[in-house]
Amino acid sequence: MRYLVYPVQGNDTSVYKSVYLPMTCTNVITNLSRHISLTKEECDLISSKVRQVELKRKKVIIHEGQVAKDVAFVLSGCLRSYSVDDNGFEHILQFAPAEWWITDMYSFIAQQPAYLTVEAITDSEIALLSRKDQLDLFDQIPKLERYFRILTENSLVGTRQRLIDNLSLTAKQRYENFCNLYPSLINEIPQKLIAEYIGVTPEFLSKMRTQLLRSR
Amino acid sequence: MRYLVYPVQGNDTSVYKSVYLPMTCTNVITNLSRHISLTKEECDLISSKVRQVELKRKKVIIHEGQVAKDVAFVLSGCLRSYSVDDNGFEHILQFAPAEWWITDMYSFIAQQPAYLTVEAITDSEIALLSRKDQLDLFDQIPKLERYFRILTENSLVGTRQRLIDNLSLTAKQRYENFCNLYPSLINEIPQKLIAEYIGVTPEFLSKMRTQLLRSR
DNA sequence: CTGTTTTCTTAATCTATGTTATTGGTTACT
DNA sequence: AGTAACCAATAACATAGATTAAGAAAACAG
Repeated sequence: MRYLVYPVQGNDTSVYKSVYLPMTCTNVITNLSRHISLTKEECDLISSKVRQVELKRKKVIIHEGQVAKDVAFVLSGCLRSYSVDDNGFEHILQFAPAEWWITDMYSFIAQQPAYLTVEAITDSEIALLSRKDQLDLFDQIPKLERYFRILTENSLVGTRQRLIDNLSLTAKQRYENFCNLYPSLINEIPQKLIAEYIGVTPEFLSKMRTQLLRSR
Repeated sequence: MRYLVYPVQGNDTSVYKSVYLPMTCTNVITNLSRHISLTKEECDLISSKVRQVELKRKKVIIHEGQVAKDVAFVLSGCLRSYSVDDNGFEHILQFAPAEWWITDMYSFIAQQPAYLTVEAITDSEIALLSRKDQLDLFDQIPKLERYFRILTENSLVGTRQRLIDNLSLTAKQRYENFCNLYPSLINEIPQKLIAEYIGVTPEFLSKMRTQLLRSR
């Protein structure tokens, strides 16, 4: 399975929760505990640094051109990161359903202006951790650094793999990749956004889908 | 200038040196000194860890599937990193003319099996630094860590920008981008490789080039 | 609940890029 | 030097995917 490049993001175990259902929020600690063992004190310390926030649909948390102060963990709902090209077209780099992390990784790490915008696709609840608090936590809980280091490495590999895929795969294959990586999103977000992610027009995605349906 | 994303790699100052000319090798220390100030002792320490190697054309230094032990600094000649897709087509991720660094960044950092192959395009001279020696140097010369951290961040941004470019630009624009990023390579490496980099067939690149020539 | 906006589908047409094949020119091998 | 292997150019033809347009369905806001 070439596409499970985000092991610590729990995309294999999580089930997308529609915003129309009552939300049962996983919190950051529960997710972290699945990957590293934490004492009660460490959990409390992390909790004290994390700010829980409710986000309305279309609300932006990372703005292009500004430094990304925070990395966000999605408790419920779904966010996306994208860049806008010179013709005004948006290109989606990543989706983040429940239990995924999202930010402009470069901006967050280097504390340089972001190239990306990060925005809620649906009403969502997220947990925010600032770069400063993150670095403080690394000092006090060294094993956390490993967790985030792997997260960053996966982000690097994921981006690189998508570049290679865009150079070598057809639109249909890229759509299948999307379905494997984000199974929970297929029927939950506008197709328009899926088209933006795989790099085709919404019209062409619609055509592909009817072809895929008929061939079954 | 959106494309100068490798500031510490000196691509703006370096001139590609043909392998047919006598080689005047810049060494690693000279390059590092341009970005951070080093004492005599620190220079000697770094020199003691760096192994200078001559590479014949087509010689591979990082093998897909094996852990990338080293990061390479190109003294003369040119290398490339690429991945091979399921149909046997090669896709070039990066070129490294003189004064650029190259490796499978993910494999090198995470010490996991590489997805990429790194190979000499022309007879080259390179300087190799192992991951272990690099980490030792970080302990003894902390400012080196900053230098390599920025290198890694630029690799992240560069890959991401290429992904966005492949989603939003035409082949002609991507060729122009290549020319800006690697001006020294345009007439020095086979066009076939340039085509692989920008993601078109060699035939189509040839067609584009005659169009560009006629339009001037 | 209703009018407005957004999204999805379908179809006709168009275009950028791929494919295949041929030719001639370089470079490498012995 | 001679042959093999590779590389660039060109052209005719093929196709994946874009564009445009229009109507239907869904989602949203007041």
